[in-house]
Amino acid sequence: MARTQGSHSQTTGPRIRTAAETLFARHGYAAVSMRQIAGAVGLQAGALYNYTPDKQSLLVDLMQRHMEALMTAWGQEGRGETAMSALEAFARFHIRFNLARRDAVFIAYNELRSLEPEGFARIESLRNAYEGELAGVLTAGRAAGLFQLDDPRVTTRAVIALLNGVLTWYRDDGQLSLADVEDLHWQMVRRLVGAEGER
Amino acid sequence: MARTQGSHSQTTGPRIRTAAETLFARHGYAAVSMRQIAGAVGLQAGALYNYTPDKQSLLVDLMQRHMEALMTAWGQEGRGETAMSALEAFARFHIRFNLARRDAVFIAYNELRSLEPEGFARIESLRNAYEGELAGVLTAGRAAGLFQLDDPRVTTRAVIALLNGVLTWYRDDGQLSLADVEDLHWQMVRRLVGAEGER
DNA sequence: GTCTATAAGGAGATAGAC
DNA sequence: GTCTATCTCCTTATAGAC
Repeated sequence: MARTQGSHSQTTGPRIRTAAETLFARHGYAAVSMRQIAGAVGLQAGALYNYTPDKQSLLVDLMQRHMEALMTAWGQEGRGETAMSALEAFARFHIRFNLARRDAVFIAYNELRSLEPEGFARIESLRNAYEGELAGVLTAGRAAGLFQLDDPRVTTRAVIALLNGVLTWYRDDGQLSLADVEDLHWQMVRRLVGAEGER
Repeated sequence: MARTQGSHSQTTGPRIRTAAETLFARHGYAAVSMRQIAGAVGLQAGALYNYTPDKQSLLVDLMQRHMEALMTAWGQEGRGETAMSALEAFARFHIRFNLARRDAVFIAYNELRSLEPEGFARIESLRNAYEGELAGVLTAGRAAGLFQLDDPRVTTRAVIALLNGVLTWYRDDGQLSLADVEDLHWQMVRRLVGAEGER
């Protein structure tokens, strides 16, 4: 256990990102100073610039990592065979994945306005790709006669808004378990898209 | 038309609020300076303090006015006689009212974290009162056998999240009219709460 | 890689002239 | 009511010692 001081470059980077994520989510990007982030990690502000060229890059980095992790995880999710099972998989996946990373999700939705144009474009295209996954499921389900929905694009956004609602109130120590919340929301999504009888 | 310069106290206050609302919604409370707000109104920063004791009070004032206007407007809305018509009234009212005041809504949802404890408590109780209106409709509808919903509190939040989703993407110059959006969302809400046959 | 020190500028808020 | 000027403090980011 030598070397408890000095270089920690393998762990300092992640620790900075974690601290920044927590602080940005709680207080907002603009309200958090580099000194605060450094303090949370036990550094002086200047040392942060060994890990990020500037504050804005730190934000973009957090958002991009989150969106890419989301896409990757969804890519590895078993989809089932019908649009119905794919929709259930999406609903449950979205709740589970996002509840486990609430700070990142919160930032991804609330700090888009803090991004400069290049970063904004990058993050938005990742989000559109993710929404496109759900849109594909809904369109296929409608074509197969499984869903009765009026407008696939509006419904896509409605489903995501509905599922994201969970993030604003769910508490790990509350009355409802994660499984309860998944079940309740899957039922609501199922009804919302007009998938009545089945399953 | 004398007096184009000098005292404008009857209009300056509202103009400051409007400018602050626009800027807070676009850039976030923490990212907007008093100088920016003053500039948008054509004042120097010091003059703002004739209208607000400090920046925080300006934010609280905006949020409180918005929530009170929301409650008042809903109070004047015709409710209909059944839980079904009350739910439809709520859905359409919520979309219409909030789309007309997107900046205020955006602030009300995203700047809660910027409030100091007293302001937070005041705004949150107003929000709870509003959510309670919808919860009452859902509970009554379930008791009357009109709705098949599993958990009234979860469903309340889900409906509000679903309706709020509109605010993130609707454009006045888009393909869908306000009436289209109201109709689509009312249909989705209707299905979501398990109100199948009727209407 | 991290520190201290510092540059250069912007923040919220106040005082006092007009 | 608004202005100018200013106080005090904090901001991002950099330079150079260790």
